[in-house]
Amino acid sequence: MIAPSTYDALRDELASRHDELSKRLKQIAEYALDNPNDMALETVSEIAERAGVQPSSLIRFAKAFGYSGFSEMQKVFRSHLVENGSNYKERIRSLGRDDSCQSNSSSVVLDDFIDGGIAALNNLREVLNPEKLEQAVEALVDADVIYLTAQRRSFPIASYLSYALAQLDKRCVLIDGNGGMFFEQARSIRPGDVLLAISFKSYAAEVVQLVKETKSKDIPVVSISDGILSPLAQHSDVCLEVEEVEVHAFRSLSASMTLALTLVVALGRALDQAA
Amino acid sequence: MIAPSTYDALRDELASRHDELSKRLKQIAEYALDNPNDMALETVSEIAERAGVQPSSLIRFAKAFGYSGFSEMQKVFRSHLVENGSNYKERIRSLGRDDSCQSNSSSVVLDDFIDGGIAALNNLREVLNPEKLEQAVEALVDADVIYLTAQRRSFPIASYLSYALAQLDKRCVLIDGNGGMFFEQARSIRPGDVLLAISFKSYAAEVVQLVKETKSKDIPVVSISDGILSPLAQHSDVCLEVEEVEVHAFRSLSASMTLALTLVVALGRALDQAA
DNA sequence: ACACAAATGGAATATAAATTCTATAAAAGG
DNA sequence: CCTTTTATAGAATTTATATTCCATTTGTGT
Repeated sequence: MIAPSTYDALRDELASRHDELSKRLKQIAEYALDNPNDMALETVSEIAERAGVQPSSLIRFAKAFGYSGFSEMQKVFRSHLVENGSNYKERIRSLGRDDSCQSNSSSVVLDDFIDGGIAALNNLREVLNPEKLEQAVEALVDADVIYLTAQRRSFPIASYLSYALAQLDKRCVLIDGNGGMFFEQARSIRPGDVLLAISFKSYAAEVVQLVKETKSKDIPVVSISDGILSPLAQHSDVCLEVEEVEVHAFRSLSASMTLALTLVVALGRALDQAA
Repeated sequence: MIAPSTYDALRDELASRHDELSKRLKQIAEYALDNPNDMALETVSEIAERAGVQPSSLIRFAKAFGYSGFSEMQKVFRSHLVENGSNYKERIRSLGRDDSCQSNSSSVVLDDFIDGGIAALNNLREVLNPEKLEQAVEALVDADVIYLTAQRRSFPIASYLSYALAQLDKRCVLIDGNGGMFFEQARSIRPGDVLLAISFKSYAAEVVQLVKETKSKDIPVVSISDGILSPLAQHSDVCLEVEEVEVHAFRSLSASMTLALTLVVALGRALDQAA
């Protein structure tokens, strides 16, 4: 039995042998994969307690993977802690330095998007008006059926909403334009329903038109869009504004997705209270 | 005398009091600033030897800065090692916990999701292996057609990928199970193509099955999932791991979406270079 | 349902590490 | 140059931690 000497090798071993492990050992393997930092820094008894096992199990665990004892295995986790940290710092350094175009490594791209996503989320916190959110929830609580519509880049948000609303046992119809039947799908909307439309510039023509038509029938429209000047905002009862950050010519969806999620959870609570 | 409780505070203290220190303590201060990792991970006697001093000097050193002993000072160095954003687990735990119902205002819900989303993004930065990202990009660059598959909560990610890949003029097929034709849609996949599968626990059975089948045909599989123990990871050539935060019983998609976006942009660059 | 093997919990033990103590050495002050 | 104070080295001690061992439980095959 030869013990893995690198963190990655150990992870692979943990995964590939996971099935053949006994109950406790499985439990430890899962804890180790979830909390590598604990494995690196904490003492045997502390880890044992957190993972809900006996200290001796940790030693048996280490031995099952070929180490002479827990301490030897811990070294592997520790080495990773050091390597990883320096990687990260180097990336940060290179990010600040050469913002020209040398940074073509994908991991630098990742850093950019992560920073962008964080910025977008912070921005969301600042600009979103809590009253509007409440208004949107109120409108949706009373809806008989929620009609969802979005196209292109925004479509995944509507798609997610359709999944999440179903979880809440809230009836909804996703107008996805499948089979070229965008307006046909929307035709069954009627008083008592609510349209929830999502679109960002450049605004999908079908969505804008549907919003206008629905509004003119006096059916409530809630929208998620990118500012008060959006054609959706003009014709909606409530418009929740999100500003997504653009990085490398692609726009993130973090903020919009988070808003969608919030809307769903807030709606879920409101529904619970109503019942 | 009050002991610095953060790494940065300690560094400042070491620097500012450097002049007034005795010979040995100076020596140790310099070693500590040069080798913070050693200070965090090694034992007193090991550090003593490397720094060329006596073990007892290290204890005096720690006490000179207000700590009860060396171990207490070491905690500060250790926390720095981990603190690259990973109070993650704890922050998330605290978010999930206060479902007491006190926080019934929607804006509190929003704040929780924003915090959760930010934490998930920071975590993504730490745990994503850059090499795996490169591998994934390489596999996708060479693909004739990219087949995308995901179900339920993950579906919006595949949906977004299908939109974004089309923008890159990369051919792709979205296996969405529309019309109950999940496996029928997948039938046309063949050597030269690549399957990109996305699923989180509890893993959609169809997606898992499709991944297995595809792999057994020797067609490359790239997956996005939630850890090395995922059935997707087991049967993929490359698995990109994302840990999503669960707040209020709903899981955010910020990190997964950001990863998807990164993959697309990195792929776009790779395609440009190839041409 | 029984016997056998494997796994587990928890106390007991061994090991290693941190800390204290004291004799000695270096520095400071007169 | 001697005395007093402070710092240091190294051994001794204490404390913390890892590891072993064995009785008990859990699982498995007949």
